[in-house]
Amino acid sequence: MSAPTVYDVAERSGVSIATVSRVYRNPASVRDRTRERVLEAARELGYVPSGNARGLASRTTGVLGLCFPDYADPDAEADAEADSDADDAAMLYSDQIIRGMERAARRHGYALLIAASLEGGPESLVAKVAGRVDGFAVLAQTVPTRDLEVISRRLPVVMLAGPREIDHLDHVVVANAAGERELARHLIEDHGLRDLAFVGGDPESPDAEARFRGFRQACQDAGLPVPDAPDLRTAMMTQAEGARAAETLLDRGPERPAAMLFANDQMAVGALRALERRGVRVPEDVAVTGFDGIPLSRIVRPSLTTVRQPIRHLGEQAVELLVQRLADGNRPPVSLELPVSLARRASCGCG
Amino acid sequence: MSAPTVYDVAERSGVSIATVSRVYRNPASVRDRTRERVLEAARELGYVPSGNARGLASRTTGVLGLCFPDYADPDAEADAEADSDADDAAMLYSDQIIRGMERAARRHGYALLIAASLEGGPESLVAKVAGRVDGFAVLAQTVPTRDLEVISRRLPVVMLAGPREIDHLDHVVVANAAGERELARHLIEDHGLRDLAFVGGDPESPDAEARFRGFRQACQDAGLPVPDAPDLRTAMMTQAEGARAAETLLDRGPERPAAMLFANDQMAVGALRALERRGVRVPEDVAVTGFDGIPLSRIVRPSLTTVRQPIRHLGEQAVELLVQRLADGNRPPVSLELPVSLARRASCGCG
DNA sequence: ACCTGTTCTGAAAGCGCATTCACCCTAGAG
DNA sequence: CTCTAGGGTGAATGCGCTTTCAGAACAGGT
Repeated sequence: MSAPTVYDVAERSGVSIATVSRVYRNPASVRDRTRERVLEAARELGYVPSGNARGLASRTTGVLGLCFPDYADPDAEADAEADSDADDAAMLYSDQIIRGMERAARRHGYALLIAASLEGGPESLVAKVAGRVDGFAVLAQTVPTRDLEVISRRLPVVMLAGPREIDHLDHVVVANAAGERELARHLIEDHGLRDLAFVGGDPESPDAEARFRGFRQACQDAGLPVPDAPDLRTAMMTQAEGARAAETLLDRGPERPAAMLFANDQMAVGALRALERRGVRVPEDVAVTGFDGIPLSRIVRPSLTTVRQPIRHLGEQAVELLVQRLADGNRPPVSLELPVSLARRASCGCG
Repeated sequence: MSAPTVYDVAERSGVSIATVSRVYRNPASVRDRTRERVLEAARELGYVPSGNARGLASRTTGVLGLCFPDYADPDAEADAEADSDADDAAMLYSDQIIRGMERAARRHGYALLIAASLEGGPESLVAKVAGRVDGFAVLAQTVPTRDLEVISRRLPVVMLAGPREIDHLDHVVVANAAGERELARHLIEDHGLRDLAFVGGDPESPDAEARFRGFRQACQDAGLPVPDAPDLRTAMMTQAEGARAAETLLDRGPERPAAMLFANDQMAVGALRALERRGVRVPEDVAVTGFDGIPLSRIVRPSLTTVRQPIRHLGEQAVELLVQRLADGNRPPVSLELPVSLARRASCGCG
C-alpha cells in the first residue's frame, strides 16, 4: 500500500515512465489522447509525484528556506491566554518576514520552508532545511556563522537584519541609524526639545545599537552633548521593561528628560502606560517615541510617533536577491539598506 | 563547481560513502577517529547532505506542509503604507496558524513548508508541497476537494476550520457555534438585553454561518424570536464594512437594536468607530461584540467583548494529529472541536 | 509508393543518499 | 596459538524521477 509511482501510472496507462514524467513536466510535448490516459490513471491511483525524486533528478527543489530565531521555549506549553509582550513582538516581526517571503516566493513559483532555530550542527533543523532548498534566508544571529560558512558554499544565502557576518553573502537591513537620527532630529529641531533620553536594549542587539548610533549622530548634528551609551538599557525590550524604564527616568528627579526615545515600540507603549499611571502627560510633559511601526503603535493613545520598518518588504527583498543569485551565481554580493519612514503622531506632539 | 556529495567527502577522507552516510545518520556507529576525519573533510568541502537524496532513499522528508488561502493579490505591489483591514485580519489568522504549526512541528523534529494557494491542478504549488512533505494541513477552502482526494490517498491530511470536506480526513475546528451562543446568552441573561442584531458575512463562510447558528440557538434558548438569517451581511467582513453595517442598523430608526453582534472582531471594531462618530455610546446605548479575540480587540476603546479563538492551538493540534497518524495510519479519522472562551470586556458593559 | 521532416514515445543512465550483506579486523576466550 | 564474537567498514542495490538519445509513428510532398 505504498504510494503509487510513475511506474504504476505508466503500467496502468500503457505508456513508459518517460511519458508519465513528461505529462507532468511538459504536458504540451505529449499527445492529447495519451496525456488524458495518463492523468486518468494517475487520478485513479492517487498519484502525487515525489518531490524528492524530482528534486534529485533535476537538482532543484523549487523551495526557498527561512531560518528565524525562536524567542519562546517550544517545550513550554503555550498557555492560550498568556500572549506575553515578548511573544507578541516576536510574532509580529518574524511573521511579517514570513509573510513577505511567502508572497514573493510564490510570485516566483517557490514554496517556503521555515524553521526556527537556536542551535546548529549537522543534526539540526537548520541542516535539514539547508539540504532541501534552492536558497536560504537567515535572520541575523539565528544560525552559527560556522554553519553558514558551509551552507553558503552550497547554495545562495541571504542575511536579514543585523550585521553581515560573512562578506560574500547578500545582505538586507533596514536603515536603523538613519531612521533614529531623523526621528531625533525631528524632536530637536521641529519640537525644540533638547534633553533627550535614549532607552536601548541588549548591547548584543545590532538593531538597538544601530538605532542608538543614529541617536548619537542626531545629537552631534544638533550640537548637543553626545552620549557614550544609552541612558538606560533593558534586557528583553518588552512593554513591562519599557514601563519600568520610564519610571526610572521619572524618578531621576528634576532633570526629567523632555523626550524618551525607545529602541522599539513595545517599550514605548509600556512607557506610555506607565506615564499615564503616574499622571505624566504625553506629549505635554514628555515626548515619547518608539521604533518599528507595529500596528499597536497606531492604536495606542496617544498614538505613538515611531519609525516604520518595512519588515514585510525585507522578506520580499530577501527572495528577490535569492532569485537573482540563482539566476546568476556570479553576481557580486549585494548589501541593501531598506529605507524607513518617520511616522509623526501624537506622542511627540504632532498629533 | 556543483555541490559536493557523499562521494567527494568519502574520497577526501579515504572512506566509503556508506561511512560518510553513517556519520550523519548514526554517528555512534562510526569509530571516533573515522568520524572526525569525515566531518573535517565535509567542512572543508562545504558539504551539506541533499535532502532530496536522503528523502528518496529513506522515503520520508521530515517536513510537514500547510496550505492557506491567499487573500491578497501577490502581483499587486504591496504598498508599504497601506496595510488594509482585510490584510491585517488575514495576516493574523494564517500567521497564527503558521506559528502554532511551526512550534509544534519543531517539537517533533519537523520543519514546515508553507504555501498560499488559489488554484489546484498538477502544476500548482499545492502539488509541489504535497510531494515534498510527510503530512499536510489544509485550511478549509484553499485546496480543491478533487485534489485533496488524490493527495490524501498518498499522505496524511488534516483539515483546519470549515466543514470537513472528505470524511476520512482528520479535522480540527473551533467551537464557533458554542462560542457565539454563549456570548449571546451572556448579553441576554446577564445584561438583560433582548433586541439583538447579528451581522454576518458571506454565506459561503462556514465560520460566520456557524456563529450565526450559535446566535440562533441562544435566541431559542431564551425564548426570543429566532431569525432565519443575519440582520445584515457584509462581503469582506472588514472594519469599513462593519462601520457601514453599524450605521445601517442605526438608521433603521426607533427600533435600534440593544446589541450588535458581529461575526468577527474586525467588523466590530469598525462599528465601534462608526458609533463613536455618530455619538452613540457603547455600551450605554448599544452593546457591541465581536468574534476571534484578535489583539486589536483588547486595545480598542471601549475594549471589545468577544470570543477568543485558539488559533495557534489549531495549528498545534493539526501537527499533533499528523504526527499521530504518521505513527499509526490506521487510526480512525478524528474530528476535534477546540473550545473557545468568552472575553467579557467593556463593550458589552462588563468593563 | 518513396522519401523527408515532424511529432511522439521508449530505453537507459544517472541524481545523492540509506541500507543490507558480507567481510575484515581486533579483542578476548579457550 | 587458535577460535569466536563483535564492532567497523565497504560493495552493491534501489529509492522515483528527469533527461538525453534514438527509434517509431505519422504527416506531407513528389
